[in-house]
Amino acid sequence: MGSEARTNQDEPDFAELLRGAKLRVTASRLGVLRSLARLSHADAETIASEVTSQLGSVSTQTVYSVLAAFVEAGIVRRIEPAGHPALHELRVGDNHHHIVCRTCGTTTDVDCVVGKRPCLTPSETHGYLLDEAEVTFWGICPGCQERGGTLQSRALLQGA
Amino acid sequence: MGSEARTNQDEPDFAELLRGAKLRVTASRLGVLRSLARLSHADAETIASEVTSQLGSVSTQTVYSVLAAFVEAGIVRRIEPAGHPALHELRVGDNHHHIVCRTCGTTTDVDCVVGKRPCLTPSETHGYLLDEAEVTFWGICPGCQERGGTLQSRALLQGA
DNA sequence: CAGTATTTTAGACTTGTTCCAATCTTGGAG
DNA sequence: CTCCAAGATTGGAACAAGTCTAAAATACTG
Ligand SMILES: [Mn+2]
Ligand SMILES: [Mn+2]
Ligand SMILES: [Zn+2]
Ligand SMILES: [Zn+2]
Repeated sequence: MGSEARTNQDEPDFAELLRGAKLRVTASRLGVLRSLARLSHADAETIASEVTSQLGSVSTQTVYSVLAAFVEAGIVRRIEPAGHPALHELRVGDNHHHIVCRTCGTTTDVDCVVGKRPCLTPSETHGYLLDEAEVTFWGICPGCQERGGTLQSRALLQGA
Repeated sequence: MGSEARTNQDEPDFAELLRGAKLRVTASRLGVLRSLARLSHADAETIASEVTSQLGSVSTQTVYSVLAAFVEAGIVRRIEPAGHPALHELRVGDNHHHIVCRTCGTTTDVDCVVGKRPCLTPSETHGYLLDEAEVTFWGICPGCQERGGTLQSRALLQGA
């Protein structure tokens, strides 16, 4: 033991993931990957502050460019639920779907029964060459249901 | 004939539609409705310029507030395909879906076999109370397929 | 047809994101 | 190791889409 290269048990080998994707290994990139492993469905700003708390600092622009590189390389998935900033996650390649809370925006994964895209085909493609069927379920999350039964909270809902 | 109230054959009675939705009848609102009848899936700016060409002028802000009122009243549907400004359409209440072109953004309706929301339910709701399953199909439209077969166009695709 | 509630408007502002050119870092060649 | 070119990071400006404001204009009610 002692002086051998320490492979941190806690986390998958992100450096290797990067190399595999032909991306240079940098502190910012490892930081973003570590953040994504903790936070599921995170927006750029949240990631930036998480990385900052790990490394001392990152610029927002770096986070944006790192995320763009990751999405391009296929190691991160980006979703853009209507009315929310883009969210990012490490879970790629399984074509899963999402449930988004109308009240608080919390986003939860739902497995896709099919598992590979496009998991659904419309009756009529209108000549399009389809590669993906993106499904977003909208509703109220358990937490918001509790707070949400009363008229009081309906007012709150409207106000916010 | 002659002096009786002229009900324009060409277009449905938008004034009536507005009154039915308890909304005041104004020139801007009629203009937006007329525009939406022509343009399917239009963004605020496109609508603004269409209304301007009809009435001489409208402010962008008016278009935004008119659209917000319409969506709130349920006479207009808004969709927000990832990476595009919000689109608006008159076709409401049938829970239809959309195909969006990855290259040019053209958006086409697809009928929903079920017709009322939520037309789909995930295997596991995670406690959410669901009211809608939004389905967006992504692919390449016929036009872009033509332009798109060659390497030349793959470069173009990457550039734009 | 007057009065009030609602709508329209210009303009400032916010949020999320991209572009830029200068500076720093990484991984590979020597 | 050490050096260097390709690639990554940065602050700052710029951008796109949309929201907020408070004042002026207009639509419906009585
Ligand atoms: Mn997910
Ligand atoms: Mn439609
Ligand atoms: Zn919620
Ligand atoms: Zn197209």
